Amino acid sequence: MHDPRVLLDPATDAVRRLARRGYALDAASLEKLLAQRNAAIHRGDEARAESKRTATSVRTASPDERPALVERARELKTVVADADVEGRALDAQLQDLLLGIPNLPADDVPDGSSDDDAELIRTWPSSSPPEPVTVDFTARDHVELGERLGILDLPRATKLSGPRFAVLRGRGAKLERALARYFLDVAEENGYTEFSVPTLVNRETMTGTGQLPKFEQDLFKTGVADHELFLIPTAEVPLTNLHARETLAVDDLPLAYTAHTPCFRSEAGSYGRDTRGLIRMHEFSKVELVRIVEASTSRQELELLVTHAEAVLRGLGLAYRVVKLAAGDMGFSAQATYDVEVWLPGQQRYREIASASDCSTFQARRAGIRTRASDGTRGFAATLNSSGMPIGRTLVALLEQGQQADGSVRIPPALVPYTGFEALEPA
RNA sequence: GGAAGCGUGGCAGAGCGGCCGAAUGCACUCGCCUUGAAAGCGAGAGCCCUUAACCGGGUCGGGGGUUCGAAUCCCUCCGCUUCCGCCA
Repeated sequence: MHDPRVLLDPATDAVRRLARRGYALDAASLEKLLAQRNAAIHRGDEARAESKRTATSVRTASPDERPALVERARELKTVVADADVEGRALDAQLQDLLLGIPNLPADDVPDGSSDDDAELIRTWPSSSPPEPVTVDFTARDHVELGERLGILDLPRATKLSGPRFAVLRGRGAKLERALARYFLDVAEENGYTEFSVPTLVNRETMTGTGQLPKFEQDLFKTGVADHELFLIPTAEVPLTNLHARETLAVDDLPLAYTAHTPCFRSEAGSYGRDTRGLIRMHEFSKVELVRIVEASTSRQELELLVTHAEAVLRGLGLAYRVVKLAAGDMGFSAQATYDVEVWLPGQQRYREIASASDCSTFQARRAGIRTRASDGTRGFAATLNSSGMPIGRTLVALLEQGQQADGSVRIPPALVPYTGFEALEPA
């Protein structure tokens, strides 16, 4: 959420910057609303001040003066009440407006609104398409591989829950567990503290990281009686909100947190896209990385964060590239985002596997994650998050990049200590 | 789910409906003292809103009510504790 005064400051250039991501800011109505709200608050405060003075004087007033004072106090009560009601209503309007405004794209973020507009940052290994994984036979995709290997059962998942769910079997299930453990271990080596967190969270928590109020249709929601809870779409939500409404000492920053959780996404509006395989699921498992940092360091922290995401792919020997997303293609809360895209031989193209975002102080303002410097200066933290990898999409890459002509799949050496096997063989 | 109790500043812990933003202790900051430190003495200090700033307002779990006036009385919600039931 934005500070309305900063947003309206001409130096911020908010209208132009928001237009870059396709959001039309009505600065005039915002300014008017803000002024009206402040006027109402001021009016209430003035009346309240007089009311307090009057009430105090009642006690010491002479019996003659007292009735007039009590009468005046009664009048003021309604003035205060009216101003409060108006101020609260206007403030609610202001909050609604502000909660719906996305973060300002950083100036170095490229123009555009699609993934075609992203800026290529680097490719690993440096050749592209990646030489080492360009197979000299017709590459199978992960669905065919997974079924032939007996580790993936999509029809039965559909029977249980519907489309966009997966069942992993045998070494497939074991591979999922191995990947999660490997990711968590790498995260720990990079300084992240592991958490186990709830995957059902309340409305306030979802609002803190920006999923609500605007994107409720993307979330699964539970409701028992009037007890409303949302299933997290990513562990970014609980991890970032751990420090909601807290003040953190700047000396304790940066905080680096990780968690392995299931993630739930309604995928509303993606009908017909990625219907095959494990790419786009209603439920998937992911290790997430979150950093809570001093605000002025957020961009350099993003550079660090994306290398942490890359680290696991390099460790697994999976070819990928990093792109900087265009202004109009970023998530609601981000001011800058790097996507990590892994090479999928089965599709002969790079597909998003991880997304590392710098949310500046945008989420921290919503969630109330404040900082205090040693000299007492107060401010808001910056929050960043990255996948540190999703298990399913990594499995896809592992199968497709690791496949051999005979349909078997090599397990990367780094993962063997976790799996206990070096290859997947057709059943 | 049933019963009882409790929610006050960073922590602990007082608080007759008005003199309470709130005693006291610890912790904290700045002085004095000291070669230095500790102790001692003195002063100060929370957070939020509004404001260019000053002023002003709010804040004793949240919300509502009674009253000229609420930390203090009433209602309600939330959270915590203990006991019972149920349960991974």
